[in-house]
Amino acid sequence: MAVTIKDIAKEAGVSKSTVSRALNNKPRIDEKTKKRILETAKKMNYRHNKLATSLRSNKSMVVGVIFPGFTTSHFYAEIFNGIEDYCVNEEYGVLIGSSDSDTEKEEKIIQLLEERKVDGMIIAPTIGVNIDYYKHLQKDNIPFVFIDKYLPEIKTDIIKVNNTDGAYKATNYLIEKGHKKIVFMSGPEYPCMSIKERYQGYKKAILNNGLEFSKLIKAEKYVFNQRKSGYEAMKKFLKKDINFSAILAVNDSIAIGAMRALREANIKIPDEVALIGFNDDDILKYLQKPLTTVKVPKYQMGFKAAELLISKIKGNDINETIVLDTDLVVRNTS
Amino acid sequence: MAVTIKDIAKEAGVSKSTVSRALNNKPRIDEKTKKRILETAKKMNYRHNKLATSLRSNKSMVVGVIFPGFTTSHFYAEIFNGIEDYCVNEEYGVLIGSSDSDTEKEEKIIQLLEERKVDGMIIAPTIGVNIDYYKHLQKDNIPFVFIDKYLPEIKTDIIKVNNTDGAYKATNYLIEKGHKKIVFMSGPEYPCMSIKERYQGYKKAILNNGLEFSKLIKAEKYVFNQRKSGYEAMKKFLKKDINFSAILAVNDSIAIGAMRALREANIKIPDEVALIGFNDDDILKYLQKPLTTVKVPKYQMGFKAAELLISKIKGNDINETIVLDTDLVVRNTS
DNA sequence: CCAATCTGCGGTAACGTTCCCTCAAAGCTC
DNA sequence: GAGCTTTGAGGGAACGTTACCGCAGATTGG
Repeated sequence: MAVTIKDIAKEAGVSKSTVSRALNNKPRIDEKTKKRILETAKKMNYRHNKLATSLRSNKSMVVGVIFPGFTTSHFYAEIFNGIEDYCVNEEYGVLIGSSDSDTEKEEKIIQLLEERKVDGMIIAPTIGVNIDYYKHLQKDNIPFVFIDKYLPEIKTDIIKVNNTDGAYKATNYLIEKGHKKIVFMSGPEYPCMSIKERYQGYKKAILNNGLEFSKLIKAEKYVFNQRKSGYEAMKKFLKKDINFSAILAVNDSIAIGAMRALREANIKIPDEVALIGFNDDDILKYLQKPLTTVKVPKYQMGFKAAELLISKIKGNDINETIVLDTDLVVRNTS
Repeated sequence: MAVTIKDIAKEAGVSKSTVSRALNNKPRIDEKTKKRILETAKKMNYRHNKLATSLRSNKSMVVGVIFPGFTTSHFYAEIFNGIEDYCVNEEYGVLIGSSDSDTEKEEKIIQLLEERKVDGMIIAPTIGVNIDYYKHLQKDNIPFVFIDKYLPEIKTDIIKVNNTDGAYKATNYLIEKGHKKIVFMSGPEYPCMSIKERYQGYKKAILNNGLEFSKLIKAEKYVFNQRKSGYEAMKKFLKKDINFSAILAVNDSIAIGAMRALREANIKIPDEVALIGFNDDDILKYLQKPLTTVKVPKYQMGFKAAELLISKIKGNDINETIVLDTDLVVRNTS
């Protein structure tokens, strides 16, 4: 059906080997024959079949990406941008799967990617996933990099952000502003390392200043739409009539949800309650009260992860944890 | 290196063919041998190599997706969700590329996907792209489906939304509310069919009611961040001191940008100016003034596109344009 | 000037599957 | 029980590449 190097070879009157040499810019070929071959290839509308190359050379030139999903916020979308930019530049394709933070889906996607022989993976893993899958990947020598989240049991490269420090800075800032009752808001969510770390940073600042770390609004179930869950958790929390003057939310989406609940309860931000988010979603600037937040270098995380992974694919036996810094961005809610 | 069916065959004392039959649930094999083979496969930690299968059977079980990008809004992210859900269920992988609405990038991605022998593609094409690439796909018998956007020159299946009707409904609603000076806001953006259609719907409603279709804020250049461009276009527009009482924005992101500019200019929404967006991004509900908009069934678009594409891959020679309906969602800005 | 190296190219075996053909043995029909 | 179909299995080609080996002829060096 499709035209192959064999067809070109016949047309140009040379052997397959020579055609391959011409197409792949290899040495040991006369410039003139090379030119002639490339021309006939173009004329015959030849398309390289990378499947065959992959099979032979044991390199698919595809990396797999597993994310919880793209819809809850721009967070992973921006990380993905960074990954894609680096990969496309290096001629890698990107095969993607959303886990929806569902361990079974994640396991299924790992298998799908492995069967398609991706050269490596970038993963934001879900806590609770069967770590045997990751151990298998290691045994099968398929490099992978964790991004944003990670599994403590699995030793591999990690690209993350200094969550503890970010939350510490934000909390300290609130304390300096005179707040005594600061609530950490985690919203209904599945467990993950980032949340834990952010909570630790918050707690550290609170304890350093001799304050009480106030009750956090805790997950009762696992929810996709974080804005909605933040909204509902805050509504519930307000009914309890607890005294507080500031909130540090674990991410922007939850903060936006909380903001809506506070607004509907006629609580003035920041006069009555200060609010700080996390991640610095682009949308924050467009809110009526632009949200104070902790900025996370999302694009860079993705870019660096891809860089690291492809370096590993190329044989560099690195094993490191890259921790990127955060910045407190003060806007109008604090 | 990795264990192959040959290894299993040796271990189980059968031939490669028999192993293949066992693994693929094919007939003409004894239940007992099948069971034995499956067990040894599991024991040996066998991983199917789909690359080899693809090469042999000429089916990669991968579909390619080309979108402008994921970051400007949730629009494509939600479409992608629909695509992925359908594809994963049908055992297809999803290879993705962002064009950033850059024709050269789009052409590069088409080639990348074609070389990886995807079985089909779902594309939101960029106007101005060299249509030869698409003609080649057709000549090479690689099915593809346009989604959201399309190229009039290329005859293929299209999944879209009734943009004209949506804009018509929104404009009519504004007219019924008594608005006489309604501005259509397209924001700085590259040309695309959806925008044209939405503008036509707007114009039709205006003309039907004997009004003047007021100047639209026009693109001066091509911009990634639509919120930002909407914001800046509106700031510029306000300086011109033109009389208007309502705006129909071509999408929610631009509307959100415009909203910010109006707010900063102390113009009350909806009292002084009514504002309607398009698409119904989830974020709208969380704005201080939840935005009136035209709801687009994004997830369904993606799901249907995948369904259609895979049906074509399986040999059904369909050629249709599916037009999904929109709904006007009235909130607090109109 | 003869051995050693280099250049340009061809032939063929992989890579891991599936598909097609063959073939013996068993089961069926009348 | 002779002819037919069905079942279970093996052998090898093929998918489109690349890797490796070989081999003339040209070039180099002491």
